[in-house]
Amino acid sequence: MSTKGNMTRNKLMDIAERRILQKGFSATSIEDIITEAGISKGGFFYHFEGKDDLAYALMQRYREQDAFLFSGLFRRAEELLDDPLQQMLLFIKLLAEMMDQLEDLHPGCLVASFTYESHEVNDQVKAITADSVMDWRQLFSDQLNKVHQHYPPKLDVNTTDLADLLSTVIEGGIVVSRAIGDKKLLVRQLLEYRNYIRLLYEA
Amino acid sequence: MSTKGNMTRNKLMDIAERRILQKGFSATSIEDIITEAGISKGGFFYHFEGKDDLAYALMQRYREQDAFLFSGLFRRAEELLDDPLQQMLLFIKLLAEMMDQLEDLHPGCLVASFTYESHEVNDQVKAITADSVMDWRQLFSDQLNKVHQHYPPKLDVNTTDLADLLSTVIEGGIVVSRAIGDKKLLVRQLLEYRNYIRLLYEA
DNA sequence: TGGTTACTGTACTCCAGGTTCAGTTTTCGG
DNA sequence: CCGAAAACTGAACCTGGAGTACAGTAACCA
Repeated sequence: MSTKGNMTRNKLMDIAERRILQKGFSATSIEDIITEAGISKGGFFYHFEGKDDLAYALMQRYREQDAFLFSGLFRRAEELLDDPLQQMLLFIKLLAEMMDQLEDLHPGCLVASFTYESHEVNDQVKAITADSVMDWRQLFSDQLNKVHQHYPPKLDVNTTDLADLLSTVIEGGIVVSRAIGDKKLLVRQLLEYRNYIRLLYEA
Repeated sequence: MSTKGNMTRNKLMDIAERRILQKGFSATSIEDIITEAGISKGGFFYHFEGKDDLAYALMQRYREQDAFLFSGLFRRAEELLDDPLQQMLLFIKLLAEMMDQLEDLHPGCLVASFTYESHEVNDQVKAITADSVMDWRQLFSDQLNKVHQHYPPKLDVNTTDLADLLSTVIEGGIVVSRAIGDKKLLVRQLLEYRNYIRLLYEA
């Protein structure tokens, strides 16, 4: 796992991810990446077949990391609390706290990057990007369904839309936060989402 | 205003905007644009000093169009209703209806495009992008402030964050909607935002 | 110690993209 | 209908990036 080759591969992916989030996919050149990594072009093509292959690998890793992160936070919430609504509210709070600890602006989200440059990536990358969003929907709506079964919502809502709203707030919060250079905006938006859930389900 | 030169300029901008929203800024080449416009390269550089100049002109126009659109919807809401809360709710509904009438996926938002490729555009473009978001904040929070004065919110919120949440839901809704190819998602997310406002302020 | 893994370095092709400019056509006011 | 200003054309220039090919080398590890 942590052979020399894997370390270099990960390093290349780290650099690529950061640059893509900053500059976009097509503006990120292989030249850029290998210069920062201190590796030769041949070295790059030893690890990846090309830019498309790199994009796919990045999205795949991103998806796994996200799933790990979110399910970790849910598990933590379940450890601490029994009530599904309180778990959900805590989950959002934990997520907001994580975002709060970033000293810089949120680096961005690969899903958004590839979505806004969808004509530049192949169908496999598009597909896994969509899968990633569907993962979030599944994860969030699973918890919201538990809430839904225990508490009558104040308004007629469905849990899929509510789940998507969290993805929406995260993606939108990143964009707006970066656009006006306000580090804490994303956190505040997450807490607005939390308010909405409270108003919907709390007695 | 509608001299031949202006018509060509607008045509170039229309094509550029559509392509940038689809493929991103740096992936959109001048070659692309002029081919579709049926004009020569020299012709392009007669109208714009370069790509940066084009980006700035696009963002400027976008900002004006947005302001026109949003304030138009607010005026319509004011014509039809007197109560500020009901006006706000109607505004969101009108906005959602507009989005609903798009037969395709939402084309995207230039603010998001330039934000995710901020390293590719100059400081002027970054500045006007931020200004555009601040316009939305101003416009939305003006109305929300009126609501706030008439109705006690159920939870402690500030109108700036609430205003930003609408921008967030729009930007995020576009991303998520496009990522999974669901045309109606953005509309549904806007109605979730509307729900939140209702729960916050309605008796 | 020797084979596999992980590279380096160079050299090359091909093409796309941004930019410039001298010259040509079109438009339109007088 | 003339001439200047506006609106282009077309070709050339240069850079840079994706990808290829491959021979040689160093590091790792069984």
